[in-house]
Amino acid sequence: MPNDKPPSDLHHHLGYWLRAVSNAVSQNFARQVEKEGVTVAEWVFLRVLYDADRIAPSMLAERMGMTRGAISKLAERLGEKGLVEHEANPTDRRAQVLALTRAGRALVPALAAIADANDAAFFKMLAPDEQRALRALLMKIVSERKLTKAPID
Amino acid sequence: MPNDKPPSDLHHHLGYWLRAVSNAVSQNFARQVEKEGVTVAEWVFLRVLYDADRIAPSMLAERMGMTRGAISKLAERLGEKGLVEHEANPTDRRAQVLALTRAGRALVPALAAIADANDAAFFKMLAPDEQRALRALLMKIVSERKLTKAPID
DNA sequence: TGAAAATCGTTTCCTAGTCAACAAGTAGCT
DNA sequence: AGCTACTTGTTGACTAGGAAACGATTTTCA
Repeated sequence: MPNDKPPSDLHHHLGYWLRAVSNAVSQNFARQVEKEGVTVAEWVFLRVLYDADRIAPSMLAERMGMTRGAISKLAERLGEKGLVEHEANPTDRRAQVLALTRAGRALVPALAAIADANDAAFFKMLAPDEQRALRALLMKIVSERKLTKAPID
Repeated sequence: MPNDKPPSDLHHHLGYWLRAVSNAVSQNFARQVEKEGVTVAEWVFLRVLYDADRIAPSMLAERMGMTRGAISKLAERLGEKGLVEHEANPTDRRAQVLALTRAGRALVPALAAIADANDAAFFKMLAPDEQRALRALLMKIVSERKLTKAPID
């Protein structure tokens, strides 16, 4: 016989398209929040902290799906920007407690508005029922795979 | 009035779930191809080159949605692994031509098989019609947004 | 033809993350 | 109590990629 069948094409994979769209939306969002002087990771950090009020870095790492090392550096950057502050944990002298500063807390709603606008603009070519369908499919994967990166209510 | 409405939740955004799932599938795939000694970007590089046969780095950069600088470094890494080779372009002495070595060409089908298996395994909780629906939604976004990262036939 | 502009690939510097080693501290066992 | 295990956050080494500057070319066009 002449040859094996050709290797499957890149864009036959769902993961390929997922990555393409995901990268595009993240890049888009990154450009938007950059105007407020924060990165996407920093936005997630601030938003989680906004709800948590006071939280240990290790817990935050788990919720964000990042390593403790990364959280440590993120927290330092946000500290320099005056958005986040460390406190010592009185009952466990290894531990730290992170909390938003007043400025950090004030910034979150503005960033949330940007996130809302970005999401709406990016997916506006999908009809409402298509958006619901996409969300349902993604969440089905998330729950099945137990991707418990962030609080899922 | 007491207070503004609370900022919208992270997971109210489609982009958030997209990123979560996309990261998970890419990480999964990265672990798989790591066994063959290549990264995800290297796989895409090799796969595009497999079809293109001979291609300029700048063209590859455009197709992969990466900068020329990144392609330059990728090509060097793959060269050291003996999978890719440079040639000078005889008609334009600035330009280069990239091509797979025999070993590089031989590796692609194995990587494609891994990609197939990974994709199938990752999305197996979705019924065939759900997979088609997801693909259709993603491609609708891609075509509407003109995300022409890779050849879309 | 010859000067200016554009293009090509590379390189340098920077950012953001992982991983693994680490010191400091706590918890568990006996 | 005291020794061992683990945990906590930080750090250093490393990786991958983007942005911009670069030298070497080629193209454009007056």
